[in-house]
Amino acid sequence: MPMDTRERILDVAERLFGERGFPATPLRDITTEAGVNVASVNYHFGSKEALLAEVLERRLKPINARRLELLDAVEARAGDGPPELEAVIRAFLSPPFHSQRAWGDKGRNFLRLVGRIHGETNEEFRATFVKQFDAVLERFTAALHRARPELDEADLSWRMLFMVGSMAFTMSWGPELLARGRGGGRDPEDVLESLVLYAAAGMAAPAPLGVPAVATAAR
Amino acid sequence: MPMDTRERILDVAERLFGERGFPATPLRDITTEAGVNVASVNYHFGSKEALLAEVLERRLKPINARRLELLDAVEARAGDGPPELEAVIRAFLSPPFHSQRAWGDKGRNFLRLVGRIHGETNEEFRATFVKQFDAVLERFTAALHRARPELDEADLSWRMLFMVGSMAFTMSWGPELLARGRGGGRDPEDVLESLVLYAAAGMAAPAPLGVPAVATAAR
DNA sequence: TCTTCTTTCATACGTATGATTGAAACAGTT
DNA sequence: AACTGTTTCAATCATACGTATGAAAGAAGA
Repeated sequence: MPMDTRERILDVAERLFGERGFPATPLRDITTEAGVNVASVNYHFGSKEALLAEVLERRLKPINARRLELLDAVEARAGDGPPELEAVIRAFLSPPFHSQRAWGDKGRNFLRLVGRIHGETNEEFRATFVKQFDAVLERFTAALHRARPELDEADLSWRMLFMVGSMAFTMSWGPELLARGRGGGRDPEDVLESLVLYAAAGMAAPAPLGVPAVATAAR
Repeated sequence: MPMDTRERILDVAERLFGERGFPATPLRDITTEAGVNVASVNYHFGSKEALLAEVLERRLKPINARRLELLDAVEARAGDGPPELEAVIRAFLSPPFHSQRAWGDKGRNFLRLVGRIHGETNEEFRATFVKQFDAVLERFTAALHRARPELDEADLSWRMLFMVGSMAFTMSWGPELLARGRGGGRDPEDVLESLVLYAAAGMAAPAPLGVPAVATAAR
């Protein structure tokens, strides 16, 4: 089966990067498994890093687009009033879980990769990665701010961080949890549901006492 | 300043592993910066991987010990009744935040390293790493089970994963959030408090509907 | 068929890596 | 001082890596 070389490289790279991590995956392993020549990576992508960027972008772009789309719908539904907290959170969390039959053999590896990518690679690369994300975060932060006006910016930022952390961790360790027999027979849909409930409850938690906005600036 | 060679290697390794990641950090960079010979790593630790293991263990052991200690206290206080949810969570989350002036220059790098570790090492190594953690998770899962008996094992496992994810993410990205001006003037203590509240609320969320224990086994 | 552009390939390059070695320096004991 | 075990060192090894090269094969059009 010849198939498109580019695509095959991307698929294998996605899987191997997800399984072993980016720096720990030699190009040669990718090309061998894809049945193509070593040189083809540099021919088609330019460098190993550029390959990673492409792997990420291929999946991330539609995911983030979908997020914004869902958020649009939620906000439209809310009209002038505050959007529903749980709906906002679901708009953020569900696309990666649904993308590409998320926990199927393919998407699952991508999720692991995304879960990992947050900690990996050098500073500059992360910057590129975060950038795609930044616009999305901005919009969701604003939406959450309307949903929970009593929380200040800083608090919201932290809670977003908590939420993204749960998500990323679930993506990378979820499969392992399932494999170990823990985690019951949950499928992705169930897990997503749990995560949404958990995050929504967390977001709805009362603002921490004694830390009103700028109170700590004195320190 | 001569100082102990072992210790110096450990300190530098902790920082560089945290900054650049494990596979991306050459032994030579560590030894150069520590002002020791390349061979000393293999002499004192045996291998690069063994060095990483030592770096982790050095900090993780006291942290986990402290966790169990705090949990003991919480359970003792509860007597025969269920332990207080928030206290259990605090027992789990606070030690890493307090260890080694966590956000000081030293501890911060270790925390970043922990955040990364799951993406950068091979399967077998992670197993060793997770093992240290397993006993702790076991005990805390049990405690949470008593605190929230209406949640089944699987649900608790997932929520623990969510919580650990928030924690790990906060550790590795928190500093960046602060550096970027987001996140207000919070200090570690405030962040810990936010996280505890968030996690406690998440844990206290109602069990997901339509997913009662074994219900999904039919799939 | 000839020409041109794209893609694939085997192979090589230069370098960086983790590990090893054997000798030297050191420290403690007798 | 002489002996002994430990620690450090410069130098070396074999290998693995990302990337480059230049030739071959393929595809498309005239």
